Amino acid sequence: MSPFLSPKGAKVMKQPNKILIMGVTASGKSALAFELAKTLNAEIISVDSMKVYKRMDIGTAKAPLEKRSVIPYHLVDVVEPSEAFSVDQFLALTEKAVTDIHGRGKPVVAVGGTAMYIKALLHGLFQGPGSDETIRQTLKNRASEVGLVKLHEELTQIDPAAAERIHPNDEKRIIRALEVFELTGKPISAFQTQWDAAPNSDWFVIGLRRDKQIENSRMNARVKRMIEDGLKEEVENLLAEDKPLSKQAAAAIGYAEMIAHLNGDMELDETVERIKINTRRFAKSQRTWFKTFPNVHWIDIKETDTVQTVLQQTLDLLDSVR
RNA sequence: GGGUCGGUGCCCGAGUGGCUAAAGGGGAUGGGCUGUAAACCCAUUGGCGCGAGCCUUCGCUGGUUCGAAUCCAGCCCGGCCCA
Repeated sequence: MSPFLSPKGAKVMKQPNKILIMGVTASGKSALAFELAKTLNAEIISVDSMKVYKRMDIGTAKAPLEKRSVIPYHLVDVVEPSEAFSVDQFLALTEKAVTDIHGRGKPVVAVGGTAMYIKALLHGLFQGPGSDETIRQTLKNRASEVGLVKLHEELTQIDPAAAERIHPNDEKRIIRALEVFELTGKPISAFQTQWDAAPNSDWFVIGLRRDKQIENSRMNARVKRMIEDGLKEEVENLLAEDKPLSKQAAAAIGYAEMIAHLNGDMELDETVERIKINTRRFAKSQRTWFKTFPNVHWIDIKETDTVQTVLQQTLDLLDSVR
């Protein structure tokens, strides 16, 4: 069924060469991506804000080295756990990786569940300044001194449109809006326009979903496995490193809770429970995002499905658009 | 057997005569999200109704009262102490 099995090579050219697989955590997207990449002779780009961190393997459910030696994986293990990482870096690295992979004449299979990265991939990011820690810190200090409401009022003065959109309690967004204004003299709302229209991207988006109960039990099983595989030891090792974990890395699900446990704040049982709960919440917000993405080709995975049958459905989908 | 503290909404927990469908937290659900996003923010959470509102709820049964989750009596269940 796959065009690559077809004797007529011409069809291969019409195959989408940028495929994005998304789904909630533990939905099985990584397994599918691997099989699909093998079948299409593609390379994989991870769309995941935590797999970028080196030595954070178990808790981020990173593909094992064996798989990564079969298929090239991009955007995995690209920064130190002590470093910050954010969407703009993700986008830049991804654009470069796509160019490189296509340069080798291979298709790209992107997989991941970091919704904002997906959004940025499909829509792009506004052309404006990045973050400025000094400004942020100053604004943060001011917020605790004069109150966040005051900052929100200031935002209303300089950028009524943004102030309207941003809730008075939403410190991060208020600060970012003020930061952009300080850096450019222009309101952030003047920049943020590229999400208004439909995405003008050539990604072929495939979404994986299952019955919510089943998704939940898969998450629980995964958390259990992470513990068995030594998540605690992994976190201990990370904490023993010379440089402390960056804010982002330390906030990762599985890590934040385990750090609290190692600090003596929680029993292990409770820690595991917290990880499960936070994983579920994470999935919930992923679903909320996914609902807003247009042009997603959803595959509803049944209990009787296997990686192979899901792969076949994926190939059929790809065929159908040729 | 005696004493004592307690039994509140899915869970924990405050409330100790009317302002109480009942604080707060957790969980769950829905939503938002453009450079920290696995972060962060908002809303809903007894039932019915668009709504004014109606009905049911604070272990059970009965009582006091214009009015009870709140006071009284009996009973059931749990913790602790004494036998």
